[in-house]
Order: sequence, then structure tokens, then C-alpha cells
Amino acid sequence: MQAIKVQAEPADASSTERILAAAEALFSEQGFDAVSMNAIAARAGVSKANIFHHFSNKNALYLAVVKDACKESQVRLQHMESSTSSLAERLTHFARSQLQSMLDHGQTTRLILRELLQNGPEHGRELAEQVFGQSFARLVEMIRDGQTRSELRREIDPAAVAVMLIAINVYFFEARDVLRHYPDVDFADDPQRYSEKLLQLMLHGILPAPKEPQQ
Amino acid sequence: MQAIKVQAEPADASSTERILAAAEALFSEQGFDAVSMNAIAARAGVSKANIFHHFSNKNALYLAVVKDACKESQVRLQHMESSTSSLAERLTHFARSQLQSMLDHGQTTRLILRELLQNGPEHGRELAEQVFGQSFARLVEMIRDGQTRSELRREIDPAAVAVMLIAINVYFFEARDVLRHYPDVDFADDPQRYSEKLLQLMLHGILPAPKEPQQ
DNA sequence: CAAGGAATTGACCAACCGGTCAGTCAGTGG
DNA sequence: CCACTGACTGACCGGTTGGTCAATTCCTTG
Repeated sequence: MQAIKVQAEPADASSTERILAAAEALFSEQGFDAVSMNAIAARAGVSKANIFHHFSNKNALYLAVVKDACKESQVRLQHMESSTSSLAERLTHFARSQLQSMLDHGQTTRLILRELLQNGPEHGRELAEQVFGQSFARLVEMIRDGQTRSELRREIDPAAVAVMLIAINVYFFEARDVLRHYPDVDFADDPQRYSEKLLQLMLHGILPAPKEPQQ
Repeated sequence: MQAIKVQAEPADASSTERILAAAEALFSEQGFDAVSMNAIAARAGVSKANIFHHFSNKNALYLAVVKDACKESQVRLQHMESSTSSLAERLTHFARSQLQSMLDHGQTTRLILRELLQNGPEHGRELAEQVFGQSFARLVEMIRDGQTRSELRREIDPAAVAVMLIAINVYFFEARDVLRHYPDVDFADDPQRYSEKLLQLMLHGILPAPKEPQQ
């Protein structure tokens, strides 16, 4: 029999860490405005005033949370092995691991996607530079590299391939709960199968091959 | 010289319509919690109490707005001509017109996407049934139909094609502001070119064709 | 014209918001 | 032992929130 807490952050972490964790959870679930400082304080197990001791105001706290989330997801997407295997294999691996990572860290992902939906053009640049920029550029580079080795058709725009890959994953994350209710869809609960099917589509296209479908 | 209104809904519409229009604009721009009933009242040019006369509470108003938006976007996607042309042409036309429609009605689109990001599994079903369901099923049917006529490879899952098509468009809408800042991307401001490039990718795949790329 | 229901309003409310503040307390260096 | 400090707290602030209500105006129907 011990202290009852419906939801709480680990008690052994520092106050600042607990506040950040609580704030990230609540912000990602409900968005900025729907979360009160009282709620964050309660979940973190500290007083509201304590939050203002560590963060100058609510917006600063939110910014810290977003920055944290960005850093995390940036780190997560950094290992992208090169050259050892074919472009198709590398793309497949990237797609699979990115999607899995998004699902594993759904909280962070949702926060960033929410941020994406938010305010205008100005705001997009920060995200572009701080979060996705590096890994996107690297992905494009990888594709372009495969293109010089004739592993994909010459007239294709590498950036378009990269965007398509990411679009596929992002949409799965967003629309899973909707897709689940379509009778035609059998992959809503199976990211592995989803990745496989969509990657096949992307690699080989949907039109019938002139001769044999196998390369 | 007349009454000054920084932003307003058309004065000739009924109060209910003006309220709905104002609410949709504000909700889609700022989200549920960030918009106050006072703000909606001011923009609609009515008193706050008047809103509560027409809608039982804030949530009911929001629901009405969402339902309106859903109905509108449902109507928008209903014309999908069949049989006259090849599957590739029909898919291309669908992609182009859907994307254009999303951009033209950015307000509504953003509202629905925001809704998608929101709460859990339960909520997804309503959206599935009320908004996207019909047109998704029809799109799948169209693809399946083309498949029986051997216009696309037999082993392909029509639902996967449909999801890919939609994912491509949704992601463009969401990430435009970010994509714009990538030096590799030349289609962020040109939905037409985006549709073209991505559709080519989807139709022919990215791998080199065994013989001639042209069908 | 009178009657009555719908539309509309300003005044008002309790609850809650983000944020402040004076002050307690544990630790620490001299 | 004392002085100082940073972490931390409960009580509190002005302002705003969603929502109520009695009163008034408007419009229709008899």
C-alpha cells in the first residue's frame, strides 16, 4: 500500500525533468491551450509555482518541450547506414525504422505533427531546420546516390521520392484510427505489412510491367 | 463611411450562418480551446448570448462546424467520373482535383486534419464513416475495377494504392511550409508539378524498367 | 391592433486561467 | 553558528472563460 497517483512521472527524477515529462505528455495529448499549468503541476507532483521557478512562463515551458522532442526525434533518425546494400533495401529499412520510431514515440510525434498544423509559414522554417532538415537532406542524398549508380530511373526527382516515403509514414501515423474502420484495409493494425505493401508500390509502381515484373 | 469591422462574415446571411462561418474560420485557424465565444460573437457580429440561443454550448457549436465541414468536403469529392478513360488518367485526375480542393478550402481541410490529430480511436470511426468513408470506398472500387481490366498489376492491394494517393496529398497540404525550405525541393509552391511528379512515381515505380519505361 | 413566440441583448456569475509573491526550508560554505 | 542561496510552497491577483437570465425587440399570425 503506497501513495496513490492516477498518473505520474517517475518520482526519482529531478523536478525539472518531471515537469518536462508531464508537460510533454499533456501537451501532446491535448495541445497547448487545453493544458493548464495546474494540470502539469499535479501530474509532475510539484506546485504550480515551482514550474514558474524553473520556466519563465507557459510558453517557455512549451518551447522547451518542443525543443526536447525535436532533439530526441533528430537523434533517433541519425543512423542511416549506407552503401552496404542496394538502394531498395536501404529505402525499405529507412521506411520501416522511421515508422516504427514514430509509433514507439507516439507522444513526441503527435506533438511535432500538431506543431506542424499550427501557425503559418514563418514557423515552418524552424521545424525544417531544427527537426527534419538533416535527415531529409541525408535521405535525398542517399537516393541521389543510388540514382548515380543507376539503381533508380534517371528522370526521377530524388526529393519527390523522399517526400513520398515520408508522406506514407506520416499518413499512417495520423490516419491509423480511421483506416481501421475501412473494410478494404487490412494493414491498419500492422505497420510491418503496411510498410511492405507501400514500399512495393513505390519501388515497382502500380502499372503492369512490360515484360517480367521481377528485375 | 460605414461601420468598421476588421474581419466579419457577410451581413446578409442569417445569424446562425454567420456564427457558423465565424466559428469555422476561428476554429480552423486556432483550434478549439484558443477560440473564445466572445471572439466568435464579435466576428459574427452578434452577442455572445445569441450564440447560446442557437447552440446549446461551445462543444455543440464546434460539432456543428465540424459536421458542416465534413458535409462540404464530402460533397466536394463526390464527382469521380468513371470508365471513360484509363485508370492512370482517372487516378491522376482524382489526385489533382483532390489536392486542389484541399488547397482551395484550406480552412475546412485544416479543421478536419486537426480533428484527426485529436483524441483517440473512438473518434476516428465517426470521421471514417461520415467524412472520408464514401469517397475512400469509391476510390478503392475504381482501382479494383481497373485491376480486373488488367490496368494494374494483379498482386497489388487496391486499398494500399488508395491510401498512398491520399497520403501524398495530405502530406503536401500539411508540410508545404516546411518543404518550402528544403533546397532539394522545387515543387513546394507548385501543387500541379507535385501531383505530376508523385503520380509518375506511383504509376511507374522508381526502379529502372526491365525493357522500355514507356508502356 | 393585440398576442405570443422567436431572436437578441447586456449584465452577471462561478470557475478557472496564467502568473506573482512573501515566506519556509534544506543545504552549504565560511 | 551564522549568512546566504536556490528549491519549493500556499495564498492570492487581475483577467477571462463558458454559460445563465431577465428583459427587450422583432416578426408573424389571428
